[in-house]
Amino acid sequence: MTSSPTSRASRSPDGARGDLFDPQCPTRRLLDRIGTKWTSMAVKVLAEASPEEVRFAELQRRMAGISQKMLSATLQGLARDGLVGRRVEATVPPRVYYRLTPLGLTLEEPLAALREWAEAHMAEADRANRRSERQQA
Amino acid sequence: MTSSPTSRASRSPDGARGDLFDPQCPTRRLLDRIGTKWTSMAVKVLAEASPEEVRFAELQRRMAGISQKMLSATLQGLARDGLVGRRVEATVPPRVYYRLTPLGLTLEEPLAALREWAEAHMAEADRANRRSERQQA
DNA sequence: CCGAATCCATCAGGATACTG
DNA sequence: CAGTATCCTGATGGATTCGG
Repeated sequence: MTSSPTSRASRSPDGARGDLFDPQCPTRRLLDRIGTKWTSMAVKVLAEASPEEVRFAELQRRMAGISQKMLSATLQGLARDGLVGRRVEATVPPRVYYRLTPLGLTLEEPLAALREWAEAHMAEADRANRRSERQQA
Repeated sequence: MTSSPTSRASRSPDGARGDLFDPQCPTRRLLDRIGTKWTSMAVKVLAEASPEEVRFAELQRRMAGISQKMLSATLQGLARDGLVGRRVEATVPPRVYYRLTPLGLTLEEPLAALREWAEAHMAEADRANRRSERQQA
């Protein structure tokens, strides 16, 4: 989502205008994460399993359509942010278990609120959309 | 965010596998919208002004860093979804006023919850991030 | 089994210039 | 004033293949 933290921002002909759209805004950065295609789904699936751990392959099954690459990347991102924990069983073949951290669990709440809104109101947004399509045809 | 409704999805050598990652999921579509760079900021600014209307130029001032193109696109998207209303004063030069619809206002609530989470917890996520960076350096 | 690496198509979104 | 049009870039993320 173009997080690009170091966009070139403040660059106008007359020099330092001061950094535009504050590069620190926590909401912006959060949206950059959960807006990423699979992140919020991963949080949801892990939250549903919580406090159980879930293995990589099992996650992939529960998130229909995700590739290994994206599942891996998504989980790494969440792990880096301290939202999920990883546990590796050094057997062969190895088994890797994931679960939400306490921090990750707290995110589930506002995320669930968003899902509820979506389920309650997106149909209406879609109707508005179709109305727009028709009357500009 | 790759909404791409008609991605080529279900295409495996053996034909119809059935559409992958359900194309209907309302939460997915909502995230595709609010994940877009300026949408949630626009909702916030309009919500703060509500029930007052806000003009285009004023919105641009309150959303530091946004270009005319993106402001226009963002507002159009929100208008299409029925989340904001447009009122044109046919003077010259023309004046266009925007405001959240009742539907748009209901979205502010879960969005505010998300912002609160971000302000409360993103610092912790960032700390986790820096830890990760250091220990793999 | 889990994931890293490579390759590649698509697209969000910024800069700039032009209109009614 | 409030857009629209055009051009261009980097990032997202899918497919596929290789490795431990």
